[in-house]
Amino acid sequence: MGEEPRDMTARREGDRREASDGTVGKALDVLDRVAAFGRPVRFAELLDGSPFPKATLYRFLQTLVHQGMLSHDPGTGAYALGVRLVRLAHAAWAQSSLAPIARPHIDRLSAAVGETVHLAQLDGGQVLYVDKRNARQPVAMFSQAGRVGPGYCTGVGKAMLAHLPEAARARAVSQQAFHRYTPATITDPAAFALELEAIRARGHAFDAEEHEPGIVCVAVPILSRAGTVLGALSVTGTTARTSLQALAGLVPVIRATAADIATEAESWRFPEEQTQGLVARGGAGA
Amino acid sequence: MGEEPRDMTARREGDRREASDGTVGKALDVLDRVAAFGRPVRFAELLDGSPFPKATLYRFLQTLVHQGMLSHDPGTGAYALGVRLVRLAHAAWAQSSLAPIARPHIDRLSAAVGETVHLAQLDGGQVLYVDKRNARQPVAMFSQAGRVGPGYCTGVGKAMLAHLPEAARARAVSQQAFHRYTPATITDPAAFALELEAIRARGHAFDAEEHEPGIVCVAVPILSRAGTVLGALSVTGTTARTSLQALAGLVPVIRATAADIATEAESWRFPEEQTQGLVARGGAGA
DNA sequence: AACCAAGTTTCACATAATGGAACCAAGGGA
DNA sequence: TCCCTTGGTTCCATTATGTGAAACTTGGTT
Repeated sequence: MGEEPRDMTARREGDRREASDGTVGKALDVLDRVAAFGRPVRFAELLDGSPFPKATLYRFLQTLVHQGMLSHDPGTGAYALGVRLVRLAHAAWAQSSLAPIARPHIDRLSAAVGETVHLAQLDGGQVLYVDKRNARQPVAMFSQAGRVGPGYCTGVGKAMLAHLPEAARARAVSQQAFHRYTPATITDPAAFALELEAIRARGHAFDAEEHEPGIVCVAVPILSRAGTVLGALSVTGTTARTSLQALAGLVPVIRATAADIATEAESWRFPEEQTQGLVARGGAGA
Repeated sequence: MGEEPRDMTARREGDRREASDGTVGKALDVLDRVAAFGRPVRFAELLDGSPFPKATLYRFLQTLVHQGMLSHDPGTGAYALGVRLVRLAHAAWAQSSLAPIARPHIDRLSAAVGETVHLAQLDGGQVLYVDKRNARQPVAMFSQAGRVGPGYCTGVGKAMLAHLPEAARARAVSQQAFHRYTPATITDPAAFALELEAIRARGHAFDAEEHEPGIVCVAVPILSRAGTVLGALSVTGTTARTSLQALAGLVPVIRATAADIATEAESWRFPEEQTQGLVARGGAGA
């Protein structure tokens, strides 16, 4: 897999919810730290770079292991994420995301366009991919269900940000890292604001190799009737096989799919969910 | 000091490790409760059936929402699992399970046999499915991964239990519910012990419509060189299309796949992981 | 044997969790 | 209209819990 853009984007100030509230927050922070390593990790490694003293960290790890959120190999002394998480995740995926509703629609879309399709939701200014359908020849690229990506240089990210209400958009934009992944990456907030305007006007967003060279995509937001952003849908291709012009031609069918998903999501008990992703963590406001 | 004292609270639990330790444990218990509903749930619903007083539960929910583990819709007042879980889950799936390593092998096996393939691991006596390949339909990550099933009446469950070391097996067996799903379900612990012996002797397990009528499967364990149980692999079919005899013929290829997975898992830094699922929670054990 | 690093346990102390009760909406009868 | 109930949120004195420096144990090295 790629490098670690994750840290750049995820570690933005003003969003640090970790050690803010109580013991639980701290414990979850420890969990995140283990997750960040992406591999089984030993006590000492975890210790430096952690804001907790030895004994405290140790107790947290014990608790988390005992709770099944982490597993601990007595042999090597390594801590890894536990299976309880996988179980919880299944429930989370099934209940708090568009994925289960969208699944058949995405299948159909994927079959129709013959390219990779992504379903994403917004998570604190970042893009969370909740489902993906591969084209016949799978392209090696950065994305999978559960993965997070930057909001400012992906099609789905821009499509969602553009359709956020003023206040939420401002907050989300302020959380962007604006790291230059490729020469085409937009790194200037002012230019980004214009780009969002344009996207909102035309109703869909492009990613012109802004995140990965050779990868382009077109994305449309999934909007509730009230106009709140539920998620976004994108079709991706490589410059070798397709072009932005060709992708633009797919907008009608993608938009139709998005509309179908939105309708179904609303009709079948799905309140306003999405903006909550932001409200939930922002904490700042009223 | 041995391991006698601490387990006063932990030893009894077959599956419920909840409020045993501290604030963190309680908070995670709340998380589980929300997950158990499988749908957005309101405060009052959560309140009854919860061991916590109103104010306490309220504070927990607030904390979890603030941490992004839950989301809260101010409109309907409903709590749902948060996106942070999906993110953590992705990491968990990728690092603490065999799935990523096994994926290409499963693809190949699935293509070869043309039937549904399951990859499972053990989680406290229960079966946790971490990946699945449907003969026709392509990938679906969290949709199926994360499901749990009984250990005593599934092929993968029996295959894994049979190859556990004495102590762990005894503990795991004592955790089985032995509910009669079908006429063929084994509900007698003594008979089950014999069945496990037979499975261990022959190296693979069958599920002869013990869990669902009309569904049969054959499963083999994935064992490390040292003999510890890493997981299990199964091929499933319907009585309408296949038979146990036919499935038995697939054992060599399944076993070869299991061996490949085990080898790769071991060679690429993957210690003894699996037994830990049990050790992690049981605590006891010599 | 003496040393060192990684991991684990102790214990006096202070922070953070607790939960009964008060409080604040909204319906919704009468 | 007013009163009353139900669902949700906030207070605050009490006390359980978490905290972390330091001591200790284990296992490996020189």
